[in-house]
This record gives sequence, structure tokens and C-alpha cells, in this order.
Amino acid sequence: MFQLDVKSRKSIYEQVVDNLKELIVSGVLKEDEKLPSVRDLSGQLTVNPNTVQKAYRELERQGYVYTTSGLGTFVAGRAEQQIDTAMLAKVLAELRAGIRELQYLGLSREQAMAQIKTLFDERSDWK
Amino acid sequence: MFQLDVKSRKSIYEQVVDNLKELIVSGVLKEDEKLPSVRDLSGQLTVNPNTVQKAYRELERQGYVYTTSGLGTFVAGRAEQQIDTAMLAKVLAELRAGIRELQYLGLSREQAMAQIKTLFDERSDWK
Amino acid sequence: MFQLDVKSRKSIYEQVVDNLKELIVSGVLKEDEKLPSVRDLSGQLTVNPNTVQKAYRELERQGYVYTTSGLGTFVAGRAEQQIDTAMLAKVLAELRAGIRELQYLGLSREQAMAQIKTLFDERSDWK
Amino acid sequence: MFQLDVKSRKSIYEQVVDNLKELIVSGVLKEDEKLPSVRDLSGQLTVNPNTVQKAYRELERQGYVYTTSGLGTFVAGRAEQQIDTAMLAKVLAELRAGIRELQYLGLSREQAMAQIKTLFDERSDWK
DNA sequence: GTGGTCTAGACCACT
DNA sequence: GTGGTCTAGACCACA
Repeated sequence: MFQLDVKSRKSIYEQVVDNLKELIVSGVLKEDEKLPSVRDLSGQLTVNPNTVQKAYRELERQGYVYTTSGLGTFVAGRAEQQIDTAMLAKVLAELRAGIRELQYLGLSREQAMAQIKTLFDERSDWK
Repeated sequence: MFQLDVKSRKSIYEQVVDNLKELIVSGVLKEDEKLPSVRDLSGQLTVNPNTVQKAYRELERQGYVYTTSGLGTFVAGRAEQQIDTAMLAKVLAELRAGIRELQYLGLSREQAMAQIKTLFDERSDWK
Repeated sequence: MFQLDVKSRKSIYEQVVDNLKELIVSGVLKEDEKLPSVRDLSGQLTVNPNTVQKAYRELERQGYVYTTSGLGTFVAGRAEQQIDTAMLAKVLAELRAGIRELQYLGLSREQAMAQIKTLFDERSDWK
Repeated sequence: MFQLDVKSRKSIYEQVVDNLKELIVSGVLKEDEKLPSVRDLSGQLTVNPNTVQKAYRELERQGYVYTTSGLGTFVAGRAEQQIDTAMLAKVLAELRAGIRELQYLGLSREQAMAQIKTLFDERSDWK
């Protein structure tokens, strides 16, 4: 399904959250599609089931998935949601820090903008 | 000099690093200017000197400052700098995650791009 | 008859119990009226018959219905009933927690009381 | 600090969450006051530290406490918050179910209202 | 000393 | 078989 990076400073469960988010947002995992069971995925990734469960729980908290005990974990729909301004502010703060880093790394304004553009281009499904 | 937020999930030393980076990148602290001593800054912020020490070490590691034993810590110059591609990749990965969140939050591509543009506009000094 | 919410954190059988309780207490299902058979209801709700079975057992345990082997499940009468003090204590504990949340959410005492009053007003049949 | 009920169907960490909420909302634990450390409380309650940590994390998620790694967990202030309507709806749904139970248990409308009133009276600090 | 993560392994409720 | 809880015990980063 995806690979973990043991060398990363990110914790394992965070990596799992991140990878699954990517699969969901990009549409690889579609609405109401079942995610692998906790045991399955923990087996595939060779990590402890508790670690995967923690990731699933975090995804549920953030609204990416929903859980029906005894059945499994499923991709949540994004219907009729309105933009969460508190969350938006948080994300923008992170992006602000990232852009500041680009400046410091020595990129020109244009180089930085070009880099950002490639990131948008990766999300070709996004309208 | 700046304020810390004890309620933040970010660790104290990380906040110190971030704030100092901002002051350096934005030009408030100029090349070869002396940073406050560890003791001074820890006093101002009312945090443990070890914490400030750690922040200074991290800034040095990332090339933002240099230390001259016995004299203090100074802002590093950005001349003849090579772009650190490893660091760049890391920053781009963070930005990628942030942009993905914008999509998930329900912003349109244009709304997201507009938001990013405002972040660039904040850095009016950047050429 | 009613709808289930698979995305809810409540288990399916609990939702079935709750919905049936509501129908009984509100008088839609009257004393000695027959409930749908386990098979029927499980078909309507597209859930496992065991799940409905479990819900019926729970309702029986709580005294809401009675079962006559081979004939079906029927709404129990509420005549000559003694107040179940153990159950009452449990319900009051839940209500206490709910009211505490209202306080924490920032409602004034009057706002909270007004909210509770609307909940009572919903039960216009109750004397 | 408080007692757990091993016979309860509530999970341990939920009981910890609930008891701490009560202490916070009632003002026994005041703003910015330090909660016992995870290890301390787990020792007092003779449960596993992981269980207490789960409770602390849940309290943080719900905004009751904030955490500074390396220092401890502290009671969050309720300043300048506005009422969370989504959360309010959830709490009211729970209260609605509780009130329905009172009706079913055979209480008269007046008896039920009297019971609710005693719950409000317990929160004498609430204005 | 403080919280945070992870593993191994067990048991439970629900479907 | 599915998620959820819990224990015991280890290791890490931060202050």
C-alpha cells in the first residue's frame, strides 16, 4: 500500500496518517471504501497493531474516515462540509513557515513560486 | 524580543528556533550581528538556559548562525551559498502536505493559490 | 421504520434499541402491539439478524418488550410499574455529565435551563 | 484524587476523563493548575500509565487541558471561547435520550423536572 | 521528571 | 474477523 521510512523523524503513526491522507485526498481510496483492517495493515507494514489503530483513530478525529465497530474503517465523504477556519489558520501557519524556509535556503522568489506550482500540478484532480 | 506560547504543541526550543529564523530571514537581525547570550535570552523568555542553548545549536547546525567560542553567537552570512537539496526536499514535503490539507479542507484550487499568494506577499523583502 | 447511521460511533444494535425505545415511549408502538420479526426488521435495515436479535434481547432485559416463544415480540405494558432506582441512578449520572458539558461549553445557567426546557417540550404527550 | 469503578461498563480511561472534567468544570482544579503527572496518577489509581495518558490526550483534544512536553499537563482556560454549536448539538442529543429514559422509567413530568433541578443545584458555582 | 511512541500480547464487544 | 481497551515494559526527546 505504501512504505514507511524508519529513518524519518516523523513517528510511525504519523507517517501512516499522512500516507492514508494522501491516498484519500488524491482519490485512490474512494468514499465509503474500506481501509485495510488494523491487523492487515499492521502486518503489511510490520508494525504493531496498536500503532496502526492510533493512526486510524487520528484520521477519524480529523474526519477523514469513519469507523463501524465490527465492520471496519471506511473513507468518509466530504459532502456538505463547510471550511473549518480554525484548521485553515493552522495549515496556513505551517505553509508560512515552509515558504520562509524556501527564502532562507537561497531560492529566489521566482524559483520558490515555481516549486510551489509543481506541487499544485501534482494534484491534477483538484479543481 | 519575541513571545513563546507554552500552550502550543511545539516544543519550547523549536519555537525559539522558529522565531529567531524569522528575525534572521526577515533582516531584523543582520549578518554578523550578535545574538543575545544564552543567559540573557533565557532570562527574557523565562525558560531554562539549556533550552536556549539547544535552540542555538540547532540554528548553527542549519547554518543560520555561527558561534565563536567565548565571544558569542552571530548571524551567518548567506553569500556564496549552495542550495541544500536535502533540506529543500524536506521543506517541499512539508509544503506538499500543507497544500493537500488545503484541498481537503474544501478550498478550490484558486482559493488555495490565492492564499499562498498572500503568504508570498507578506515577504515583500524577498527578491 | 427508522434509519440507522453507519457512520455513528454508536453500535448498530444500540441504535436499534434507541430507536425502538423512542417509538414505544412516544406511543407510536402501543402496548401489546407486535414488533416486526427479527428477520423482517433485519431485512428492512439491511443488517445482520443477530444484531436485531441482540437489540430485542436488550429491550426485553430493560422491560420495554416481552417475547412469546413462537409468536413474536410485543410491547410491554407500563402498568403497576415500580420505579427502577438502579436504572434511575444510571440515567441521572448521564444527565449530570451532559449538564456539566453545557456548563463547560460556556452556556449560562439560564441558557442551559432553557435548552433543557425545549427537550421537555418535545415530549408533549408526557404528563 | 478520585476513585474508579471497576464494575462500570465505562472504560477506565473514560472514567478518568469524566472525573477530571468534573474537577475542572467545578473549579476544584483551577486554570493553569498542574494535573498530576501521568505516572503519578497511574500509580494512585493503580492502572497502566498508557491508560492515563490516553485520558489526558482526550482531555486535551476536547480543550480541557493543555500539555507542555517536559513540564506537564495543565488546566486550560475558558477565555474568549465561543459556543461550539456542533458539540452543543451532540450534548443535547444525549440529554434528549436521558430525558426520554426518565419518562419511560415511570416518572411524571414533574418528578423528572425536579430531578433535573437537583442536578442544576449541584452546580452552585454556575451563573 | 515530563509527556510521547512503540512493542508484544491479551481480552472484550459487536457484526 | 473487526475495532477498542488494557497491561507490562522499553526507549526517546524535552525541560
